[in-house]
Parts: sequence; C-alpha cells; structure tokens
Amino acid sequence: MTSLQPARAPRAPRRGPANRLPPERRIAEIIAAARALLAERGYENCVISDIAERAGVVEGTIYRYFENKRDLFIKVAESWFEELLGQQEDVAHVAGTQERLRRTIRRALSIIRHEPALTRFVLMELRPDPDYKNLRLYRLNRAFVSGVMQVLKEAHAKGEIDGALSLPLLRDMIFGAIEHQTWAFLREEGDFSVDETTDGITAVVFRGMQPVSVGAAGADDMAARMERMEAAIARIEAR
Amino acid sequence: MTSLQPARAPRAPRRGPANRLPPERRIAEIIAAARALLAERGYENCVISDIAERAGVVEGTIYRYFENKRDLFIKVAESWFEELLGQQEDVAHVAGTQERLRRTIRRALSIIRHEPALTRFVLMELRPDPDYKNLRLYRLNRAFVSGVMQVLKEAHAKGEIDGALSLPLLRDMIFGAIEHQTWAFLREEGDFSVDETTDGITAVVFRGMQPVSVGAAGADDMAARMERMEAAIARIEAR
DNA sequence: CTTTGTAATGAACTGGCCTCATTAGACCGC
DNA sequence: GCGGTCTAATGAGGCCAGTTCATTACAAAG
Repeated sequence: MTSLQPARAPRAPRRGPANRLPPERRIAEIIAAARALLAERGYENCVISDIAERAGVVEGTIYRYFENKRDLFIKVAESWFEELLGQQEDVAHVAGTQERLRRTIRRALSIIRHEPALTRFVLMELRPDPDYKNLRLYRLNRAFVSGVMQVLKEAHAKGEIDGALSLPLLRDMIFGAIEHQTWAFLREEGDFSVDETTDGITAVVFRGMQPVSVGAAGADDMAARMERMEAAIARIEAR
Repeated sequence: MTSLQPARAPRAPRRGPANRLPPERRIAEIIAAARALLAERGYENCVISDIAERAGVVEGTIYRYFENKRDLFIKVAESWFEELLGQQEDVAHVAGTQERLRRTIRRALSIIRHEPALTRFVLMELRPDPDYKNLRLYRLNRAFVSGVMQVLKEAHAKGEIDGALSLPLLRDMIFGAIEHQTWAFLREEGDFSVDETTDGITAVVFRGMQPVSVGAAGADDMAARMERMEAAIARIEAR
C-alpha cells in the first residue's frame, strides 16, 4: 500500500558496443527473430532473452519497440499472415461454385499445413482473447474468410444454396471442419493430406448446401414415397 | 552445470494452527476452490496463492496433492466434465436420425452455454497440448463425442448417409460448427440461442449427409425419376 | 568540435510457480 | 493417559521469465 518509491538504486551499467539502427530496421529484425523462434518453439516457449539474443540486441531494447511479449507476437502474426495473404490466388476467374469452394478451402488447409506454429498461435492464443476483434489480425482474417463468403453469396444469388440455410453457419461449418481435421496435426500427432481433406470437406459442404426441391424434413419421407410409387408403377406395368 | 547445493538455509517456520484433513477431503476442497476460481477468472488469471487461500490452505499444501498448476486444473476439468456427463440424457430411445442428432448437438451447445470457463480451458489449454490424447479427459470427451458417432453409424447402417461420406468428417463438421458458432460467446461478446444454433447445425448436417438419391446432387435425379413416373402413368392411362 | 536527440544498455525489480526442511496433529499399542 | 510414529501442513525462500528505467553513447546537425 505504501507506494513510496522503492528507491531504485542508481546504477552505472557497463557497456558493450551499441549497434545503432534506424527504428524501422530494428523492428524488422526483432520481428524476424521472434518469428523464427515462434516457428521452432511455439509462443509459450519463446523467451524474450532468446529473442533478444537472436536479434542481436538486449532485452530492454525489445520493450522500446513493443509494449510487451504478447504485443510483439501479435505484430509477428500480423506481418506473417499478411505475407501469406499476398500470395493468395484470385479465385474470381474460376467457374463453378464447387471448384471455387474447393480452392478457398484448399488454400486454408495449405496455410495450416505449412505454418502450424503461426496457426497454433493465432487459433489458441489470439482468437480466444476478449479483444481479438480489435486486432488488425482479426480484420486480416476476415479478409481471408470473406473469400469463402463471397463464393457462398454468389452461389446463393444463383439459387444454388437452399434458402433456409444461413450463410454464416455454412461458413462456420467449413472452417470448423478445417480446424477439427487439423487438430491432430497441430498437436504434432501426424500429417494430413491437404488434397484429401479438401475434397472431403468440399464434398460435404457442397452437398449440404444444395437446395432441396422438397421440404428438408420430408426428404427421406419423400424418398420412401417415391420408391413405393415406382414399385407400384412397375407392378402395374408388369401386368 | 555445477549442481552443488545452493545450500538452502535451514529455516524454522513459525506456525499457524494446521487444520488436518483426510487427503481425500483436502483434495476435494482444493479442486472445488480451483473450479470456482476457474469459473470466475479463467486459467491464466488463476493464481495458486488465491486458490490456496480460498481452500483455506497454504500454497505448499497444494503441491502435496498436485504435481503443478496444470495438473491441478486437469483434475478440475476432469471431475467437472465427468459430472456433466452424468447428467447426460440417453438418446437411444429417441426415434429418427434427425431428432437424435438434434439432441446430441443440443447437449453440446448447452454445456458450452452453461460452462464457458470449463469449455475455454479445455478447448484452448488442454486440447492443443501434445499429450492431450493421454489425458483421462480425452477419453471422457471421446465418450461424449461417441454419442454423435453412434447416431451417425446407425444412420449409416440404415443407408441414411451417402456411402461416399466419411463419418469422422461429418463429426468434425458438427463439432467444428458448434465451436465456431460459439467463439464469440466464449470471448464474452454476447449470448447465443442454444435452440436456434442447434436447429441450424442439425439442418445443414442432416441435409449434407443425405444419400444422393434423395437430397443434394440428387435433385435432378429426383426430377428424372419423376419424369419417368409421369411417363409411366401416362402410358398406363393411355391403355 | 560541440550539442542534442534518441537508440541501446543491463542491473534491478516483480510476481507467479514451485521446493523442501521443519513442525505438529492424530492415531496406535501399551 | 503416554510416548512413538506416520504424514498433513506449513511458510520461507529459490527460481525464472517478463518488465522497468536511469544511464550511456552513437550519430547527425549546427
């Protein structure tokens, strides 16, 4: 309760040579070092002093440019993800809803497959955070997700999606499936095939969103009735 | 490298009265305290000393019964989840695949809705862990998930699921959708309706798993069969 | 060459997890 | 009741990672 100064003793730090750099470059170097370390150890196991060492700098310097460890890694994730988005192929020219869906799904799986460390950090550390929505990363991610939403919207406009379905729900099923299919991989329990997983998810989603000319609940009932009718007709004709 | 003893100075701790309890009860009290704190603060913000205080015990005592903080909370999650599983309604008597699906999905959403702290901890802290699969919790969770798998398997046996679909993929889509639909809630950004979400997910999954002859890509198949039937009827009528 | 702004330093601080030498409550046989 | 023994409980302190800040020194401008 007494906030009387702990009277930080005056210090006279001995010095090594200070390698002075323009802020922009120093920031870039720190981010690069942190990113490399994140890739090989994961967030929890990244120690500031190691990042500092790898960046050829001292711990305190990092705090000159970043509020704290978390802030640093948010910046890391943002620049990393931004880089990946840049490589994104444009899907606008591709014809056919199913093929367009496939490509965007494939893209997501491919990122996960090639950048598990980044994925883990974003999915586990950042997304659950109360102010995740305020991060630039959230907006970057939305930009990515909007690719899928675009495809869905256009399909919807063309009447290829059953009117009763909610587009966000379809979107969640797609990304939910992507995540669940890759958890084992992210836990380093084994590999997965981008192509096979892509095909599986695409198939179920595409099938699931089709408009049904009859009421959904009655679909199997309808099938049964149809079968009975066909059988009856066959009998009649056989007479 | 020199592991020469830091020569821990001999101490003579002053004592408060020690409330001696049979291990089982002490463990139960610590777990209860930790669970209450987990519910109100989340894992990261739970400090051992606070748990100790709430359990009416000193920090060191906790380490008598639990290896470390993580171990303690794993036990918390396990007992908590076990308790929830006990309340699970049996779905075996319910007729109809769709309704059975709906109930198991509803159950999962209901747990998330009522125990967000537990959910967050399990999904974020435990599931990503490399040895998640060795935890008792993993098996408990499998028991829960197997409810859905059971429904899917029986539906599959009855020919209600397209042969080309993978059951695990369907399962992942279900739970993936559940999770994605609830992330905002888990970040405390707002509530969600258990019933509406249940219906949405159930509808898409049910529709998505239909064999082609009735649903989905079968719409035109359906039309073709209809045409054949109409033609047959015309023939019959013409007789 | 001096001034001045600021990049960089590194010792010290903080707080949370965890250890362990020590104490003392409770049960037991006499 | 009474010492002996087992073990629950204690709490000071170790440890380590994140963070702060008074100080230093580099480099560009005057």
